[in-house]
Amino acid sequence: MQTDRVDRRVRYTKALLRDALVELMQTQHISAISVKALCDIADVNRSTFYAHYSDPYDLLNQIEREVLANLKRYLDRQDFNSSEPLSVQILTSILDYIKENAALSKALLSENCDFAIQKDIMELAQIISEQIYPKLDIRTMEYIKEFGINGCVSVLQKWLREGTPEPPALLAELMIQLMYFGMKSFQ
Amino acid sequence: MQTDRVDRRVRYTKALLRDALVELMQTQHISAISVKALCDIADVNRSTFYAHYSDPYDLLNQIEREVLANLKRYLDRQDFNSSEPLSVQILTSILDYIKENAALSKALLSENCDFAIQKDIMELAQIISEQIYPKLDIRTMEYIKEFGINGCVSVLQKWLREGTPEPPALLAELMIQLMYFGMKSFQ
DNA sequence: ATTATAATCGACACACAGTTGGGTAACAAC
DNA sequence: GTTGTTACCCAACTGTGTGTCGATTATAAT
Repeated sequence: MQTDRVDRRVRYTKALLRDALVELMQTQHISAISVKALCDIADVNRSTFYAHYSDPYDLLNQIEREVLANLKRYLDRQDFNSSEPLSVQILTSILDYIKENAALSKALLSENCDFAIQKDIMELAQIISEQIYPKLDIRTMEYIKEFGINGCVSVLQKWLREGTPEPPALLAELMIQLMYFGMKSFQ
Repeated sequence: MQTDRVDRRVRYTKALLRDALVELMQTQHISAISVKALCDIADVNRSTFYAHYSDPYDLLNQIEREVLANLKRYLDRQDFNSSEPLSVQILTSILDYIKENAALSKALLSENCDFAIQKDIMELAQIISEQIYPKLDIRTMEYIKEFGINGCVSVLQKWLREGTPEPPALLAELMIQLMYFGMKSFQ
């Protein structure tokens, strides 16, 4: 590994700005966050912000890609012996990761986020659902995906909003049951 | 009915502003919508806006309350012979209404909306779910509600986004099946 | 036709957005 | 340690939206 490492000052400044954005996004929508507010919290000069990012969306974008890469690396380290495409086991791993990065996850999964990682999740779900329902009408499958993913995401949002009170494994089971077997299975 | 009717000019101006907001909210989040943009589209003087509303959120709020009142009146006109608390029949009626007010519904249900009627829907769901699951752990029930409502809302969003291609009754059945019996019931 | 008032217009101070040029200090490399 | 580089800060400037106000014009109600 050569020294393609960026200047320590740059890394520090970017980390400050990332933290500031995550902090602000706990309470505000990305479109309502000003460059000034960001720089005030990060204690960074406004010119410095523009030296690295074009606007807060740009910053958010970079954070998002970074997080996805991290999650991917994290999941690669686990090895799953699953028959199901989306097992309680895998989901629990993901929830572990989310819990460990709660503030960040909250920001990226909340309705305060625009591009919402949810687009990326959708692609993932595409692969999964094709395995489960090879012979279902396309339109219906799209709706099923939409329903399942957004249902799960909003369960996650609630969980994060309230400080992840339940253990990840419990929530994973609940989500799987809801997705696969519906409300009535709880009666 | 006395003449507690407001000045025709006022009604006209407010209608223009409501339409402008709905139009902008097809593509932008409420927090990104400026008073100027609103007035440009409505072709109304900016001072006039402030004469009626404190900010775009205020306008959105008033629209929301109005729509809920209309929906309520609409549903009262139908009479349902339902055993289920949320039947395909009732849901179809609601979807009919939504389809008839597509642009408006799209604005209010989308992620571009902040207070999201979804809070009101949650209260409604509270009543329904208490009837179905009288003896379920509170926490679990909260998650079930969250899952079902947001799953359904996102199905609606997709439906509206794509121009309500399916007939309301079909979508109503799909949603009920997903909520009550889950993905596996489609296999 | 008269009166009341809604809407417009122009102007104001203020705040945030982007951009620029110059000075300072921290960095990497040798 | 010295040196060349560059990230950061600071101050200034233009542009654009905000919220308010008083004067003027247009229009609804009677």
